[in-house]
Amino acid sequence: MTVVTFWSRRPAAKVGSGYNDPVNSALERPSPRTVLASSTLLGSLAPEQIDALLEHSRLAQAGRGEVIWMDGSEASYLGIVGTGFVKMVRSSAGGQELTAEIMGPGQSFGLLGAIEGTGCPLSARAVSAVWYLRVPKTDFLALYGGNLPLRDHLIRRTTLRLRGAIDMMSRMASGRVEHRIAAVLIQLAESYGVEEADGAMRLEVPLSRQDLAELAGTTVETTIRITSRWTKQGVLKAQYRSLTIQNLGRLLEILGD
Amino acid sequence: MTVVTFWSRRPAAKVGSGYNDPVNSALERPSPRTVLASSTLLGSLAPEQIDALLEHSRLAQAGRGEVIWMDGSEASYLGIVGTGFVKMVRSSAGGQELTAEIMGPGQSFGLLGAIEGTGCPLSARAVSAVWYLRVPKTDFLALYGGNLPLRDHLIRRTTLRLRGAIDMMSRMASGRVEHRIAAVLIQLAESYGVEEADGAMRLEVPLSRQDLAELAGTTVETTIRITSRWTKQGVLKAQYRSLTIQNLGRLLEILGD
DNA sequence: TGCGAACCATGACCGTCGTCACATTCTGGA
DNA sequence: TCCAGAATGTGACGACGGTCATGGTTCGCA
Repeated sequence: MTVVTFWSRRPAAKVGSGYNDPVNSALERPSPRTVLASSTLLGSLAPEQIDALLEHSRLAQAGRGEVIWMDGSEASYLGIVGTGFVKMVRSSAGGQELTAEIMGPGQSFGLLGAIEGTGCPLSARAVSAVWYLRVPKTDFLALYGGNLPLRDHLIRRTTLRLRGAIDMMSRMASGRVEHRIAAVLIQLAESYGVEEADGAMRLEVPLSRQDLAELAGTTVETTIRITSRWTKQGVLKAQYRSLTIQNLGRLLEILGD
Repeated sequence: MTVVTFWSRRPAAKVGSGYNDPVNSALERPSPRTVLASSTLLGSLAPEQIDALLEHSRLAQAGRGEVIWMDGSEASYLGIVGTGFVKMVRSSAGGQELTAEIMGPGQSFGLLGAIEGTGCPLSARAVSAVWYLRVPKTDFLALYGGNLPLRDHLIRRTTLRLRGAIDMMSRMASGRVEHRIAAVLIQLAESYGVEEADGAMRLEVPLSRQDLAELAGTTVETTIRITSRWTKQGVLKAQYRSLTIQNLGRLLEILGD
């Protein structure tokens, strides 16, 4: 699971529709079938069901920072990430943004909105350049109606998300920003950490300090202060839009106080 | 729904096992059948299913502050509130407590733990003197397995809870304690507000300032300061373990900033 | 290679709110 | 009726962290 939950205090970053031209993106376009097969939710369907879904599904792309859909709006499809990363954002009154989850390859987004008729409660925004598959709601619902295992999978998934949200909140319970950032980093490491040669954990999500701040519910400045301090202490290697955890144990200590 | 979500900063209040003798409680003991019939989750089952559930279900009571079960522990039953109120609490490292939900008459608690094998992620604690029905997990699961409408109901309920949790978090997004308390009060009013003769909204949950603080994720002192100020301004009538909202519009204004 | 924009970094200032300390009011039970 | 303990209230103080201001660094693109 990838429930990395919290809020932010800053006005929304400007929408990047095209400011990082996706056409020239270095990422290769995956095939729709590959994306669907890699999906944790739909990857294990029967071949004929996959074919049925693929018929109306279309691959799409988004550049870094680009909005895939706004919250409240009635998206007619759900998305499955092929390559890159998408963040699910809740913008509240006052222009603040709350990043609720970060979805990586193989993960699907927009499910809540798809199952109920209602619009998705979260906006989707690309963290990096993204290729994703648009699966029409109607096709998905047709499949979902008569598919008990899929239903059960979904119940489990939703309860896990709820549990994760509660869990994260409790870890965020301390008002200390330092704790919250530590909690976010640990969560990210669990989901997207890749072991380096020297034993460090690199996060394969290209997060800026601003992104991290939105996840931890604080400001860029404070986030920078803390990550810089940790870098000096050898806990973290904070580079340009990139984070590597060098001392996970220390982060856990900080959490426990 | 009753998702009133947040955290606290204070060590757990002392466990009140019996300090408010439940035997002498003014509340009358309801009949198990009444409780089950009033349940939003199970109230609409077929008569024979109700009978089956009642066979092994037992009524239980808890005094104000008493712990019904600890989180993590393997509860063998789920609870349905008959009279009184129960809060679902997550205690995190450092002795802080996070009140995630407040459940009133007709609402069930411990579902997440019942459906998956795992223990419930939240502790249950009585806010006031409570009568509740203990429905054995095994009986519930037997019913649940072959009951599609129940399953669907549960999916909807869980997605609603998730949605509510996200919603609450975004309303809490502002760091201002004042906003958080306003958000909590509004949420409580939606669920448990009763219209008074003079148009004010009395919360039928007997919450102390400490309880309110745990819901808003702050300290008693700050909570008292704010509620006192609001009382002077005529927004709120804050009495002993009792809250009445006199100017809901003003609270909404505070939320919107 | 150079330019502009985003990103990272650091310092100063100050409001909010947590902490401690103590006074006052309310309540339930003996 | 009285009393202990809980609940409410208020003040002082200081730290955490948000805000503003300013400058250095990295990246993408021409």
